[in-house]
Amino acid sequence: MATMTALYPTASRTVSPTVSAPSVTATPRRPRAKRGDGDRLRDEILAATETLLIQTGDVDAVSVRAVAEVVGCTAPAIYLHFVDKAELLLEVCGIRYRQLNEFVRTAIANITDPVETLRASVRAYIQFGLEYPQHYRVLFMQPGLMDPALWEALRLQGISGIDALVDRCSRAIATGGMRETDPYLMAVGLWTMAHGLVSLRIVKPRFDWPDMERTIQHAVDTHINGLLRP
Amino acid sequence: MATMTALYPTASRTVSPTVSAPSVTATPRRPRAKRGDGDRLRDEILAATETLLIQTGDVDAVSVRAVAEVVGCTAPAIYLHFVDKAELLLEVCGIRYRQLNEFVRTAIANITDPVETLRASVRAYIQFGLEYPQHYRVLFMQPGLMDPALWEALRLQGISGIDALVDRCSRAIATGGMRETDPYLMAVGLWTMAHGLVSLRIVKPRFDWPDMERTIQHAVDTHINGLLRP
DNA sequence: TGTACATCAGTGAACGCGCGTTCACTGATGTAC
DNA sequence: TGTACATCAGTGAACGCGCGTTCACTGATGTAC
Repeated sequence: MATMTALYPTASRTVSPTVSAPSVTATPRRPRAKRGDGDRLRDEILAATETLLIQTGDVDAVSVRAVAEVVGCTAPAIYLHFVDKAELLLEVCGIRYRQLNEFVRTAIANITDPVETLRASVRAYIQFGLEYPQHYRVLFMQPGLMDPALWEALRLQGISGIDALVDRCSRAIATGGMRETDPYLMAVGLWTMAHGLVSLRIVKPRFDWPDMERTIQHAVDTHINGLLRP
Repeated sequence: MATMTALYPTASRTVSPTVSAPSVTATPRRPRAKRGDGDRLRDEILAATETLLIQTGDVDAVSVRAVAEVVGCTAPAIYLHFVDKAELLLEVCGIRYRQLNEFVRTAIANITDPVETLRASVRAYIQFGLEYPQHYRVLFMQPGLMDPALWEALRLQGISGIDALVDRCSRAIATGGMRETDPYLMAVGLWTMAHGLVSLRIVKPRFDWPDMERTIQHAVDTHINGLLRP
């Protein structure tokens, strides 16, 4: 696997010195939490996992040991706060998923026109994906994670992005200006289009991309144009 | 990692009995190749890697040892034919990449109308991706592999898909019926759209997808409609 | 026609590594008497 | 106000595992004399 990673130097598997161990001789230990502050380490673990995810850009590179090193505790200490590694990663990504939905909601808050709402929400989705590529990757570019347990849990919390998008599509259809009349099919189409741009950009950074703002605009506008009645 | 895999049972890490070891007691050994037949094992290794890639659906699950077991030889024997694991995987995926381009070429062979050529080529790309999801994943959904060495090598061989697509876009623009006049931007838009559908379908199989033929048609037609002058 | 010998196509055992996780423990902290 | 004690928040060492890769070897196969 070392060879595979070396093939294409996206990220180092070792933790950067600035984060892990400023001292050369020994890893600095964080002070033990006070009696009631048991949850403080939990938060620090979540933050460290987040940091590692961003730094390495690869879930597989985030090991329990690496997280522990960043936090400044030992690996077993993590198991005092999470039943296993999967729960830890799920928690980290769930946080970011909620943030994605919130980001889109905020972006369209002041828009009234249904078609423009659609356009803005897709643009916001793409923007968020490109801003947090590592989280986007965990959420939407890897099998397993977020599927299907957490996904369902988030849907029940009423913050599922696709449900909200279907809703927005329905409103756009109601204006009478759209070719397609099935809001679900329309939502899936918009989602896959946005996902294609984000994910391909993330996975092929060395591809000769045109200016990104122009690329996003062309992709989104072309799709929206195609949805509108001629 | 075992826990992570168990979270979402896409594929078993162990080789299915029908392929690996029909006998209960011992792994059957393939007969040693004759003097001049040294390359026979090479082909068998490539085929076995392909098989494992499809069975497990995960490059990381394809270990040198697993390949050896399927072939019926020992792990070190693989190093007689490939310098390392990366070269082996690169070879396997390169074969499939050439096949993808060939598949698209064949699909549009008898079409004369430039816009319909565009439509058909994108549809063929999506179709291929959904038919060989594991290879598509290796080629376009994982960082590192195919980047940038092999990609460049294939481009030089004149079989790069994006180059051909840009060419087809130019022809479509030449008809005078398109809104966009930059063939490269247009090609990237079409590619990302197709990629979005294929990759999201692969990575989220449990999502409540509409009928796939209908989904493909809607996505492709919407995009093409959006490209055409109103 | 027989035999010594180079070579080809592998094998078997082992290397060091990092992984997730478990288990027995420790030492500071707060609390009850 | 002092002290025994339960508990909380961890530690340190070790487990078994699978990985990519290396190295010394072996035994069948073809060839030269």
